Amino acid sequence: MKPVPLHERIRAEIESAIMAGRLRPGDRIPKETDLMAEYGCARMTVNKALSALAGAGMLERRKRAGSFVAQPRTQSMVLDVPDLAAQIKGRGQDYRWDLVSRKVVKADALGTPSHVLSVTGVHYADGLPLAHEERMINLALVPEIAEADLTQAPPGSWLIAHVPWTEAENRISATAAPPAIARALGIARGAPVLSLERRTWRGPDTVTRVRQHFVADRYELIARFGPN
Amino acid sequence: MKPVPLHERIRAEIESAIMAGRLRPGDRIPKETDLMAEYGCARMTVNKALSALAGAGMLERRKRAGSFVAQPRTQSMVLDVPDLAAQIKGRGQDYRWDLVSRKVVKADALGTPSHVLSVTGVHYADGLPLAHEERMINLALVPEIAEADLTQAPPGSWLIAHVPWTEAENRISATAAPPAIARALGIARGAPVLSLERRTWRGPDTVTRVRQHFVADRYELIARFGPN
DNA sequence: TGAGCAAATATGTATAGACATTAATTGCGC
DNA sequence: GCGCAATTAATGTCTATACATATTTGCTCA
Repeated sequence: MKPVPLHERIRAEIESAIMAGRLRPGDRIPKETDLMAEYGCARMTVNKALSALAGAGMLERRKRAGSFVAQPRTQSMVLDVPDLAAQIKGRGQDYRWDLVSRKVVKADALGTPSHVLSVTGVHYADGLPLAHEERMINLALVPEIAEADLTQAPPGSWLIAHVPWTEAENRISATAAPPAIARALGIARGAPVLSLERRTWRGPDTVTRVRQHFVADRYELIARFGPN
Repeated sequence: MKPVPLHERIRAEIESAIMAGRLRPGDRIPKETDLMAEYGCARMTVNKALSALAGAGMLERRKRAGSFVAQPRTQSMVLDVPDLAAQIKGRGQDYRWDLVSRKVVKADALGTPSHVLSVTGVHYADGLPLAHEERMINLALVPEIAEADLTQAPPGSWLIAHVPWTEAENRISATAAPPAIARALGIARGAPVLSLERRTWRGPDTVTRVRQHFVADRYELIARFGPN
């Protein structure tokens, strides 16, 4: 068997009481000294369990007042924006990346002259075009990518493994495929595509900006909330 | 001023080193006893900082081996799935809900006979159709909604305020508008729409399941990661 | 009545030490 | 050399205690 640490057991029992609705938002949970007596352990052990729950946003703790089940989670879901190559391979499909163009352009965004690597290509799953990608990469922040071989693997896979970022924004929309992209994906002009535009920053600087257009019926994004 | 706790300071310093790229994925960070000496504190204090980082997925810790900066596996973003009515009003636009149909149907999902409230309607922003919605609500779990007036406010707004859930899944895709929905939204048949299908559960039971179709160029979903 | 202050209380932070667990490393025997 | 067992170095858990800090409660006095 596996010995579950006590603090983990305490955490799990309270968490499941909240999940099952036995404890409702706003409810007060027993104070540390009570739980300490209930489980026959030291206060630090209970504290570790409750701190973890507070850190995960499930409890709100106020000195002198007690610990309460946290209020309305602003319906926020977790969207795993994956590395396409890894995701497709993970599904057991055959993945291929086709580099269409790669060039260095000079950009003068914000008055700071800098070089940008511009990459365009197509992602294939099981031989069928899945997504068209246009990406700009800030060479000032990521000079090493100039050396990377982008004919074999897409820049996203390289970036995810090599470059940290502090902030990211994704805009998800549906659009009618523009002619050039429709042609690259082998679909009708004006057919619906799922568009994902992502920008990532490190501090104040943009690291990369990518626009992906997915063939509508071959891809969906999934966002979840809850145990998993 | 506010005195920042020591464990928090340690956590922040390591976190920012990772964010700034001074520590890269796979790098080993000093062992607890070293940090303990560096900061002149007890090991539990260092441990608390490192445990928090591990809990947040920024470190991976292995006994006997040490603590390492985690490989960014999938980039998880936070998608705020909004209550449409609140979101549109929040943008200063005029919101209107048009109930198209409302009926109780008998469903025998999983062999458990139960009643389901089926609701269809259209969301308008500033007088223009924004989204078509079809929703099923489990009356066994949410009997009170049978009394609610769904001609004035959409069921989503009522549910968000009255019903807790433990788990939710959103599937986001682009589709060509089916004729009936195209007509309701006043767009061309086959025009692209952004489709959002959401199911929410309480424990093992489905609370509600909704399919929303957004007019492509009037709506986008935004998912973020980072300070904000 | 009400304003302000003091006490009580629950959580927050930190320590020093003990023992458990895990896995990399070393070294022994063959 | 090779395989396996013993060692050892790292994190994981837990205790008992101490003092800090925030906030509610209630008391006192104008």
